[in-house]
Amino acid sequence: MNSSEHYLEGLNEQQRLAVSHGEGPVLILAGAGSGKTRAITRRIAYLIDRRICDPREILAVTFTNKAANEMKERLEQLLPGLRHYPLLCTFHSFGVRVLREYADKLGYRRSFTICDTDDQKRLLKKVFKDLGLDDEQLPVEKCRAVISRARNQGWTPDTLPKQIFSRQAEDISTAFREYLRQLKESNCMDFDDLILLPVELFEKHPRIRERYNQAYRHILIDEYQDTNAPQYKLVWLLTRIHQNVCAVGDEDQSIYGFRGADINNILRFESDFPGAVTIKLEQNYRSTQTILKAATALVANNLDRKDKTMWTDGPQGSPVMVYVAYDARQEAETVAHKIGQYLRNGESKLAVLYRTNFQSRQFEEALRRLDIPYKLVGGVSFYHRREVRDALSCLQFLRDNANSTSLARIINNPPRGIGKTTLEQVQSIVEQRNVSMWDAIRIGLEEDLYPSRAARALRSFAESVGRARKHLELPLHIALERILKELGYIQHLEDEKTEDAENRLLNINELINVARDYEGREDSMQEFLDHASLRSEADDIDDNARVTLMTLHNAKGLEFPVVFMAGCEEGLFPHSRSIDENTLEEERRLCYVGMTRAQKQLIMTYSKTRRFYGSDPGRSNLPSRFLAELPGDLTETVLIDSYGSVYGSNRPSPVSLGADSLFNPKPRNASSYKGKTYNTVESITQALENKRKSSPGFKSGDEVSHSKFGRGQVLMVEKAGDDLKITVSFPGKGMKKLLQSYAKLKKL
DNA sequence: GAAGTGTTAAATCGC
DNA sequence: TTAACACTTC
Repeated sequence: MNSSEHYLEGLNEQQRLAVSHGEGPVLILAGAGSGKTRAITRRIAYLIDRRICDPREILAVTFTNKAANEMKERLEQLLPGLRHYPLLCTFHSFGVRVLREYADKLGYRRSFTICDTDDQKRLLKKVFKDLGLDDEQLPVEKCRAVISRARNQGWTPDTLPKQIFSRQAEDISTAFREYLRQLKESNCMDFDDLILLPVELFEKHPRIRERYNQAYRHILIDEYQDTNAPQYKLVWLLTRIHQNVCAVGDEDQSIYGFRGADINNILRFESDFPGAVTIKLEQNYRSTQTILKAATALVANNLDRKDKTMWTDGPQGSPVMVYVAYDARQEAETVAHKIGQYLRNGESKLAVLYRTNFQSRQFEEALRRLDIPYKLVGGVSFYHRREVRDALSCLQFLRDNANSTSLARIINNPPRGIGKTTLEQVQSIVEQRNVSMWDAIRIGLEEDLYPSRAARALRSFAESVGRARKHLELPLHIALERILKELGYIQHLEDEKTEDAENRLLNINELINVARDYEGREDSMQEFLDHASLRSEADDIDDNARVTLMTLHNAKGLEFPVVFMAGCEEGLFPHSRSIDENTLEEERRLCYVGMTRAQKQLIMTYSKTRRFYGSDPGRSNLPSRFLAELPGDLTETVLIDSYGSVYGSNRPSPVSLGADSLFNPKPRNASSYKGKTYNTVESITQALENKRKSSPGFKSGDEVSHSKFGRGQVLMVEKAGDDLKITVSFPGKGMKKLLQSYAKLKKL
């Protein structure tokens, strides 16, 4: 092969060491912007080019499939004409790969379906129903999170109650057990299974483990700081006959603790893999000195970290800007306006980063008003849309009839006369005979167990399924289209003739287009479905977009000349739940990650008030403590001019340093009444008058009785548009807001 | 059983 | 604010 070793070109001494280290465990502690992904890619090139191993003996685990694809492209450039490639994928994809081969050893069929979080919730909801659990006392989402966390800790339904101290421990444990049972029964695996089951497989079947040990003689793991306990265990099992493991990570960038990532995996690498060589990459090639210093000063407030000093010999750069806006809308307007300026000045790439997805809307609207094209990452993604999931469920059910979850989703969608009563009858056969839902339908039809009308509907559906199944042999995209036609899904959408239905049809077409790309693969449908399930939001990142909107988490590993970090407010960032849960250090690392995405200019914004759920009065908040942790000489604070001055103008972004607007959350001349803001005394009088007029029947303090919730007490009566909103507290049921509910509400 | 209407809950981050 | 669900009516 070529001996020019150009994969060593342009590297500094430390990087060169990391790339050309031979066999044995290596830990590369690589700070932000130090070129760690570049180092790992070049190391792979080195291993191949020096014939230290065959390309096919290398397993490189990346954080997203997109990162894996990019790594493959880089390898193609570094080693042109390479005949074989390493296995480059995520932990989850690797798990699927193993399980598609060996699932039968664990009592699954190899055609198993991957359940995402939505599917999990749906299944858990059903479990609650079956067990008679009340989701008012135990929210399904909370239960799901607890179960997932428990599994990653290695707890079982039996040991769980001993581990957590909660009144609901028993209920959670029961739901946990039933959830696992039903999941496996429908031959489904959730995301946790994709890691836990390979671990179980390797532990129960040493021969299989050995096979993998021999097959992958070099293992490289990027973003090691974000691996969790089962993933660590998987790595451990994969390295039992050799210790050729190269972990690359940065403990300051560990931001996935909430899904079990354990920062200790990286902190104790050296003791886990004796003889490990540690190489630090401390030179930053990305950001200006100012940005790097500010970010470093921030993260230095964390106690739980290794000592690592990042430095750069890049330019000084301009100060970190801090914009203070009056409300979220103004914050977004200002950011959009600034983005417009940067674009006009020829800036190539900008990003707006925020803590939570719901913040994106304001920025979308503001950018649209200025006709600035942008790319949104995450949110309600294509693969989570209802019609796309319906279509995928059709495929999943047709290829595996035992998949009752998918069947339940499509059986009466489009409506085909199989309603609640009929489904209850099916369900009772499921329980009596202990068979799958599909079998229950067939058995019931054969033995004439259904009333004639239900039987007719079920038979027609079953026949339709039989015909649809024949299409499975066709090329994937044709199969998909014919199946959806056969099951009446497309016809149903066409009949609706609404704009919404048209959009859904377009999405179906788009899905068919995606399917076309999978044509000709060995098991194209399987790969297509796996792709849909394992796709990550970060995969949607479009490198060509000039303006990108995304969460801080999705920004991991990326860089932009100009970065806006929005919503730097106490309660939002750091998030209130993080403050409660004592995971403040992780929030600070997230802030560090966000700041170090910026190459030339970093702008952090903060809004003094913010609304939640639309109509609630804007809550005023304090600036994020992270802003206070930035060295004052590196930042410059800008207060946005009085409300309204930015709108519709092409003037440069307003800059005015009037302190009064900082701590006065209301526009001038405004007064407030019951948390609502009114601009004049007259409007308050009017509001009070309206209230008096419109609440003839009820006033606060009244004892009332509601047809559904029983006895209660009126807390507040207010006008909502033309209606009345009555807030009543019901003992044991909490507070209810009732709109137009007089008929159900009686004065006592 | 389906279509239409009313009510409520919701939103941290994500494979 | 919106989307899911629950309930009502035909």
